[in-house]
Amino acid sequence: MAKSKIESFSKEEVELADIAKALSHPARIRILKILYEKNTCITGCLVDNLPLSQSTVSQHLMELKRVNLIQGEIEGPKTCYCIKPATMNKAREAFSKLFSKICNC
Amino acid sequence: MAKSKIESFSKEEVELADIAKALSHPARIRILKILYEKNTCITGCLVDNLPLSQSTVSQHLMELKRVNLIQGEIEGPKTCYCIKPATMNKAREAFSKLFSKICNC
DNA sequence: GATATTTATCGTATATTTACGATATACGAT
DNA sequence: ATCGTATATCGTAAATATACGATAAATATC
Repeated sequence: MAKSKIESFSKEEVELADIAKALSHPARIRILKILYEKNTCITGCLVDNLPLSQSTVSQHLMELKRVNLIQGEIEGPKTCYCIKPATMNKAREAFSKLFSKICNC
Repeated sequence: MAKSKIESFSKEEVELADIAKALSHPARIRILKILYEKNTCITGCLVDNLPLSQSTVSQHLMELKRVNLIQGEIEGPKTCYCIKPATMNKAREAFSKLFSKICNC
């Protein structure tokens, strides 16, 4: 979208939409679940648990890293990924706030 | 080496990712907020409240309708949209469940 | 019947996403 | 130094998303 248009939405709306985008692929949801269960995980471990190629998994990791839901630490030739609890909590609260605004169930 | 990559994604993961996709644009988040505030709204009213053309707003409405978060009822030449509370509640619970699985904050 | 209004759909252009294989780089081990 | 492992990045192709104007269909109104 044109920049002038995107600016007419609130920062809150744009940021929440961005987090939703990061969650909009089953592979990325699965990655987050695995990282939470295992606490930390190297790329290869994630590749083994996903029906996707190594390069594609790496792309999904980049997308999650882009919105700060995960972080990766280089350990020798490997990269060890884990969830960033602070950002995850922010995301949780943002969705909670959204649903409180659009849902009266 | 090992683990078969044939393993696929669960229905739950695919459906949640799909809802997240529907929420992944600020215009669609704004639409949901407006519909909740106003209870119901015709297309033209939404167009007036968004920095987008009528055809683009209509496309966003179709995306929200696709995942059943809203419904539209034709009233003469107008279409009156409203939130579908049942689906919205499902979505809320699905996100809540996800975050309980990937977040310990 | 003619005209204006409303809105979904068509056509289209551009951007982004998704996927994969190949490659480059970095490191550990031999 | 060489070899194997791990992984990000490059190149690329196909699909999807986003945006708009134009148009068609339906319905009110005159």
